[in-house]
Amino acid sequence: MPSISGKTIGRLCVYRRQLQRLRDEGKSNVYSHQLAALTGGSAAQVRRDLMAIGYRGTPYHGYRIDELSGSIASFLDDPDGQEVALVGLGNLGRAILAYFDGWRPHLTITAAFDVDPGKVDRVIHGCKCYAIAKLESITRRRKIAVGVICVPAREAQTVAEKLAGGGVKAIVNFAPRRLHLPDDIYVEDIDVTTALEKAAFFALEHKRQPDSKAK
Amino acid sequence: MPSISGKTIGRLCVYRRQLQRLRDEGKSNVYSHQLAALTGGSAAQVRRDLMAIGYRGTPYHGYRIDELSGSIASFLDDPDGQEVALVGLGNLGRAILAYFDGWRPHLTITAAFDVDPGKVDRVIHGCKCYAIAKLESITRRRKIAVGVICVPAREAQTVAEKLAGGGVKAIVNFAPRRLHLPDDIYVEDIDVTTALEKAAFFALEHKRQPDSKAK
DNA sequence: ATCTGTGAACTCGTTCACAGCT
DNA sequence: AGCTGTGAACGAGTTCACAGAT
Repeated sequence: MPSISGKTIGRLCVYRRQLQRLRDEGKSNVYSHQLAALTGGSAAQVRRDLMAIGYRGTPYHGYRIDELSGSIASFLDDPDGQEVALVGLGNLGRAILAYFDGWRPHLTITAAFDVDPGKVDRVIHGCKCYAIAKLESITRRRKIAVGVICVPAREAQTVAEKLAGGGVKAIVNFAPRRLHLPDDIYVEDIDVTTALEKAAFFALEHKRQPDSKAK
Repeated sequence: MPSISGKTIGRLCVYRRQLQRLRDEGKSNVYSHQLAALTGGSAAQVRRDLMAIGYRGTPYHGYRIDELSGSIASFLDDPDGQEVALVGLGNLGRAILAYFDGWRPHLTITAAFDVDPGKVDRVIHGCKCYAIAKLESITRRRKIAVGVICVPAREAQTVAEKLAGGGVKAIVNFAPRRLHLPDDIYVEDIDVTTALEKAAFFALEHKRQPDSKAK
């Protein structure tokens, strides 16, 4: 296990989701090229990624879906389960909460935080909401290691520091700001605005030169 | 302009946002290393990216913020403005709608679509909602080239095909499914689930080996 | 015949390092 | 002195292509 790349981790998550789907369809084994088609990669890529976690398929029969799922799970998941803290219950924060409500048991948003006194102490989409002042103490006491930031850009840095102060080790950041944190803390940025602007740019390219078959 | 990479496009969007912020603070020029610190890249990277769009700074004084903003804008934006169609008005779709309501004039979500008759023909977060049956005809008539997919995974492929059928050239896809489309259509995936699982994995790594200063 | 595992080649993106400008 | 512009070196990640397995 010579330190696997973040890109591979991301793809493993995607593979796993597709595997569960295949299993629901009653399939029991799968070839690398099938998994590739399902996830938008190449067959060689899939094989390399699976090699990285040490799971070996069998020639001619490919990979056993249940075994592979299990291998990925034991590689990615904490057997004790993991709790997640979400900060910022605006439209986006509540949508995320609803999205993950009743999610897999091993990864659950179990604490939400907001400044709005109208939200504090209520239960929203199955998740108890606390005052932001309690962020550090609660994450620390419950050993929460994963945080999600859904606050406005202005407050993102402050919140990030509080999360770090509470012992959180990885953050999903929806705010359009680069977070400045100790570099042993992992940050995954989700920048919706940039995604939309990028898409708009490529649509515009199309209009500018109506030829071209390139992607 | 030998076809600029998608990564550079993404960073240009980020630079622009930071430039606007600097301008609001009354600054008039900026150095590559400052922009780098603000956006989490390296100074050399910033210079390369700006080189790509042909804007040239001046040694010792760096880049003029207003000029550079203008250069990026004329590179990225359609002077006629661009309309965006959003499909799927669940929690996430509505949150996105709210998020972009009153956004920059040149890039606006002007049509939303859902199957739910209770939402059709209403105005939600400043955006008129139509039945999905009208998706193709409306996008085609209004020459909408950018779409956002916020429907459940099961329906994502069908919706994507309808968007493509209506002449949409670029799609932001929030559904956890790989879309299968003609490859002249640009797809930007935003996979919230994978992002959270990735973060959880890196938090877990931390717990597994409490040493290590690597990012 | 058709798959996997993997060294080797390659591609793309990033960083280095330095010439040139002010 | 302190910046930008850029050829050149570098590196991570991806694909090629084929040996080995069934």
